[in-house]
Amino acid sequence: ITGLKYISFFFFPDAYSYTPNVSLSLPLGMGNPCLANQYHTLQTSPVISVSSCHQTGYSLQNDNHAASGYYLPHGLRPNGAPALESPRIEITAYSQYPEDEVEESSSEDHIIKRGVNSIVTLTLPNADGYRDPSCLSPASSISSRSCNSEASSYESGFYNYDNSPQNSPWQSPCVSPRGSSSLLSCPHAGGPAGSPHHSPSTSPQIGAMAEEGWPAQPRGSRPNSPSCGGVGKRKYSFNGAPYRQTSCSPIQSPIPSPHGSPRVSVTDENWLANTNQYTNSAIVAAINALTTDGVIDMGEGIPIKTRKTMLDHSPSMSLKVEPGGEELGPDGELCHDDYPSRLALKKENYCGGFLDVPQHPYSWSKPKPYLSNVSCYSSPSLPALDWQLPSCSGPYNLQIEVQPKSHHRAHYETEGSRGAVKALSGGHPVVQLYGYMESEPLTLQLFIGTADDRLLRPHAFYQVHRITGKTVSTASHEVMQSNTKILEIPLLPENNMRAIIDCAGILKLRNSDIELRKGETDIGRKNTRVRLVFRVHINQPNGRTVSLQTASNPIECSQRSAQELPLVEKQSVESYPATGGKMMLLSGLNFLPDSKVVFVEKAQDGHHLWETEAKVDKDSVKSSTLVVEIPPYRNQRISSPVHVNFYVCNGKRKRSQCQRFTYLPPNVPVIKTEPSDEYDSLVTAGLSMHSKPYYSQPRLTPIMPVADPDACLVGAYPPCPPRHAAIPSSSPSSSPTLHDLSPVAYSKCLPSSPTHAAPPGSVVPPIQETPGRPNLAHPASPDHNSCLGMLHSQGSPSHLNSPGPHGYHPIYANSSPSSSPVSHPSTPGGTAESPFVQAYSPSQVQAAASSAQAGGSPPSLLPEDASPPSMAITVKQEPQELDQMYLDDGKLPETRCAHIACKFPLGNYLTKERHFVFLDESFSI
DNA sequence: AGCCTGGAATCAAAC
DNA sequence: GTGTTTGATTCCAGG
Repeated sequence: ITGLKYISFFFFPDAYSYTPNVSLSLPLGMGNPCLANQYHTLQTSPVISVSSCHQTGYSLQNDNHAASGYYLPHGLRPNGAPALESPRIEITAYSQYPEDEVEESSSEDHIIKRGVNSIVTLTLPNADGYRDPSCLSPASSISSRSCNSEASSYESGFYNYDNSPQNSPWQSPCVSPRGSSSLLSCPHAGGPAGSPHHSPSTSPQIGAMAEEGWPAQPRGSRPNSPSCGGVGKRKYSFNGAPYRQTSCSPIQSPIPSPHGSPRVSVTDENWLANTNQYTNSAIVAAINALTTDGVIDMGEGIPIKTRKTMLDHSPSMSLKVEPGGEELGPDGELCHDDYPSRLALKKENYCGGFLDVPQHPYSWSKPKPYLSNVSCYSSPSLPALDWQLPSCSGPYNLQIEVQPKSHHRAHYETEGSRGAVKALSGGHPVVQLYGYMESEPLTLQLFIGTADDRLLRPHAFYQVHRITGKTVSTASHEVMQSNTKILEIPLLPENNMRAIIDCAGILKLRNSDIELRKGETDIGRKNTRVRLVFRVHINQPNGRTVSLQTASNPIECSQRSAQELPLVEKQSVESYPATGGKMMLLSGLNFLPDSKVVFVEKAQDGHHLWETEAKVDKDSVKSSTLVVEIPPYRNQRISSPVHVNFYVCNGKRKRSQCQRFTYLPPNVPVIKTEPSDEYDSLVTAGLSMHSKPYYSQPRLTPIMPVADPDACLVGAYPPCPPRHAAIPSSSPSSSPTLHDLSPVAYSKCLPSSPTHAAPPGSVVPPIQETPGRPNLAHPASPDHNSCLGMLHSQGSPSHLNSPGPHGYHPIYANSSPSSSPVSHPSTPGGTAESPFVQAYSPSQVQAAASSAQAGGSPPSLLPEDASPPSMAITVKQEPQELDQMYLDDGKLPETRCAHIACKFPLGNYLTKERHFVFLDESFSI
């Protein structure tokens, strides 16, 4: 979207979802604090205008009322606007850009035209896999930049939207509405982090792409890495159609130019500096959010990393049988014989679904013949892999019962398998779908996702690897979707819809191969953390499909990193009075006698406000534990909680990700014994606003003072408690962001994934923030793994998730004990994972919350909740009316926030949704 | 024989 | 511009 001055999105909700038409205009780039902060600034300051009639994200929501609101951006709640038939996006090119670079025009025509062009020129076959079979180089990754430049999926999406209404339901609504309150814009704008979205300005234009993009380059004959494509330009091909890179090398220059914004790996050091570069991504993200549907466009567009999933939608999706065939199998592969019959059916369904999708006139990938005969899947398409889906919806709740270990050495293609990902306990990760009472088996999909601060998306440098053998008890088979390999595992009713993931290994692709892909902007260096992403698609009687997704805690896949970097999995104290002095026990890995613990506080702009080295009890240092004395805060007279970070440092570049710590006003009692107490205390602390919100960012038009992010923290109980008796031991990590975060929807589904706190660019140390904090209450909890989640790459703090398209920004809040409301002793299963929290981070809000886990489910305060979970938490529960009352009264003074926080049960209040609602309401005043 | 691993040598990019 | 360090990849070897 290079050079966009205005981007107008018109969403037309599908018939099922009713959404009001909202419009909002927001300047992108520095001008928009939200965007700038969260997404890194754009060089230019384009304005995105979105008129949306929102809608919807992924289908599921359509079925239930609550759902309808699910994808709506906060603030954009349905106001009665009539639903439109189809989405329409309008993009206005920014005049300031050179014409040649401005692909988009203000009018739809242009867009369409462009789309057409890309389509025309980009005739791509389906992506075979992550790399060209004949050439190891990654088969295209679509990267963010591509969105702009090469007929990115985004663009395609726009285009398609206009043309394919039917797809709309899938799209994410998060677009910011034009004209509407600016407040909303932030969140929306922020979005997607999905991958690639960086530069709106990316350079390579579509036109260029058309011309150069798909040259018939001979495939590389071999998988040797980088060389395959020749100098500088590596080709990647989909189905054997390699194309060269356009003038802009995929690896963009780090310079934040509007023209291409490469994803630069971000390290602690450089994160801030690069912040601006990513702003574009915000735009892209926004677009991305809008283009969820993608069925068609994906197929048509150029393989963009962001749109890898595009193939998903495309009829061309191919199921791969295994072993290995990197190539898309011929038709026959679609349904394997060896796959369980039930599964086979499922497969067919999928196929059917694809078939059901009207072919886009321009689609470049044509349905394979064999597909034509299959029909079963009612859903028109499945959500792209980079879409953010909830972990629960209605009665369904997809949870990771047993989290994978925080380290798993991935294997290269040149090596043999390094086995399946294991659980901390020595077993294997376990995933279970709760609330599904049908007798028909389902298919659980697994792919390797990112663990950085941006939105969850398929990881370009890692692929799931199917493990077979006598030690593997779980059936599985591979399917290629776009460039992402997906492992499909049966979820059988007889197994209580529970699957033991002992068949999934992780394959590392050479960085050089991937980075040379056209459009790939991510860099592989130090981008070694991944998450296992699980999805399940449940067909509903009405023909709709509910898609759920949950992601594991981060997994460090680098041999070296795993051996050398200190990892803080748990901390015994989450918050303490500013006086400090208390000893805090850190548990984790790779601690050394000379390890240092550094507390740091950064301002919103990233500069250091305070940094001090804490005293480490060297005598007690062990490889897995470290005792440190909490240093006194620089200001002993703080009136509200102050969030800082600390990290363990084993050397210059060997530092752990940042852990959160909260200094409380001296007079604030520290409660930690009971969950409820902790909760209150935490909440209180969190709610109080501080002058310097950790993660918060200014809003465009703040009506109220920026609340402390913490104030907005949302607690996190699993939104959807397991219907089954079993309580997940692990924290659910669901994708951080949902397509649509309507309060309602959220209330129902709390994201469980660890998230991080701040948006990149935000005050929070760019460094890594620990996603999931260890919950002391649950020592065994795997949560800590989340710490690994941070990636340095991409300029964003590691594991921080970038704000969702809607501006939601998940935050890792886990477990800090103190803060922790998180810790829930009551949680059964010692592995409670993590509480994590998602907060709305539209820019200003910080979030910090911890989540709860739990075992129980929080009481559902929202009326919408069709199925209120039973509350097993020991948090004091207030009348639900209270919740509503506050939300409705439109007043949201900080004090009130604090009050509410104290009153409400963690599970309910400390949820992303809640938080969101608050903001929404308050800002609406 | 092949799969898993753990280690470590070798390369190459960053510093 | 060069030496050092760090991270990525490839090899080896043993279970």
